Order: sequence, then C-alpha cells, then structure tokens
Amino acid sequence: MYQQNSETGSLGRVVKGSWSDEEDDLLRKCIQKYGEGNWKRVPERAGLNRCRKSCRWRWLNYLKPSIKRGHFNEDEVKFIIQQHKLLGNRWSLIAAKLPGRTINDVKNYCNTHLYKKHSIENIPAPATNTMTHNTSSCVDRPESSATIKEPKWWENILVELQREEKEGKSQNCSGLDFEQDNLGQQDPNINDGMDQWLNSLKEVPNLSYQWEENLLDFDVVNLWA
DNA sequence: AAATTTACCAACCGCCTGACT
DNA sequence: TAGTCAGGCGGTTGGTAAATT
Repeated sequence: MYQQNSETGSLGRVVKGSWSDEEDDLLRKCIQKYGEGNWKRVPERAGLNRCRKSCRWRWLNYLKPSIKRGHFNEDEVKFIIQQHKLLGNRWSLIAAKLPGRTINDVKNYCNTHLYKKHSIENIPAPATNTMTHNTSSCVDRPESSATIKEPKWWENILVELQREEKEGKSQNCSGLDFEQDNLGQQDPNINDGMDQWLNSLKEVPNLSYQWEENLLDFDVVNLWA
C-alpha cells in the first residue's frame, strides 16, 4: 500500500495539477482550525494528497482571505516598476510592500509586462517570460487577454518613468536609483551592498504602509534617519 | 470554420537558509 | 560541528483561452 510521509499527506500518492473546489475547501477548513504554519502536517490534517509546498502555495496565493483580486491599478504598477528597478527580482520584498498582492502576482506581472517592454523601454528584463495580470483560480478565470490588452495604460507608465528618469525628475525613486547605480558601477560587491541595504529596510517598522500613505513619496533617504 | 499562434495564468521544481538536534 | 528538516523564494513549465491567419 501507499506509505505515509510528510510530503504527501494521508497516502503516498501525490496529486498534482489544478486544485478542485473540494480540495480548496479542505485546505481552508484545515487552516481555519489549526492556523497557518506547520505545513508538514497540513496535508495529513486536511486529508489532502498534496505535498506541503503545494498546500502552502495554494493558501498563500489564492485562499488566504487578505489576498486582493483583480487588476493592478496604476499606482501599484508604478510602484512595482520602481521597486523592480531598485530590488531586481526580489519578488517577495516587492510583494510585501503591496498589501494583498502575492509574490506570484507580482512576479508574473513583472515577467510579462516588463519583459515585453524591455526591448523598447530599456528596462532590465526579468528572467522569465510569464505574467500574472490578475489572480484567479484555475477554474474561474475572469480576465481575458483581450481585456488586458485594451488600455495598455501600463505602457504609458513605463514611458513616463523613463522620461522622468532621463530628465532627472523622478523624485520618488531618484534617490533609489542613485543608490543602486552607484553600487552597480563602483562597488564590485554589489550584492553584498544590496543585501545590507535590504536588511536595513526590514528594520523600518512603518515601511509597509508608507506606500499606502503616498506611493510616490517613498524616499529611501528617510529610511536611514 | 478550422488551424495555428500568441498570451496568460496556475502550479510545480529545485535550491537556499535558518532552526533544531 | 554536522546533519536533518521545514519554510521560503525565484525560475520555469504546461494547459488553456483568445487572437490571428
């Protein structure tokens, strides 16, 4: 028979692929009962033949009540672009500053939109070629590509940001660019510098809501104060 | 109308890190 | 100190709907 182990839940056979409504329900009830964490035991507790990572991923990216659905608005896109320029592919850090948005959302969004515009707008291309424009389950898929294509307002944002940068007008992230550019050009240990800097960001208690107060007033210089 | 291509998103994989023993 | 394990992250892939030919 199947052997029980921590990765597979009650049976040794791991289920892969799309999550069914029933599985979602089981996982949701399990988390409600036992709370988040201890993912090793979640498959067993929930009665799911999913690996712990799959359970965790499903909860964090789709089932968690705080997740914000739907399109990224202009402010969010602008913020993502700025942060991506600053932080690179550190999706978790970027997503952490966007309340309700998941790492997967941000990552997919950047990967598609920024990558597509890379050749035109000279924006550093992410490593992959996928995107998440909205968060929807595998069953319910409300946004069509046609819907997404129509406005293309995000392209305008990219153009605007680039223009502002050239003109030296980008107040909100000029400081950030300065830090990064200098590190990149002069400091061979750029990653070490960035890591140090990022660690310091974690120490700032109100960073997470600063962008909510005023996205474009995000100023790294003040973080050091 | 059918076939093909493109675009998008959900999901998985593999690696890294930190905690624990 | 080394080994193990769980959590977390970034990269990548596969399936499907939409658009195009």
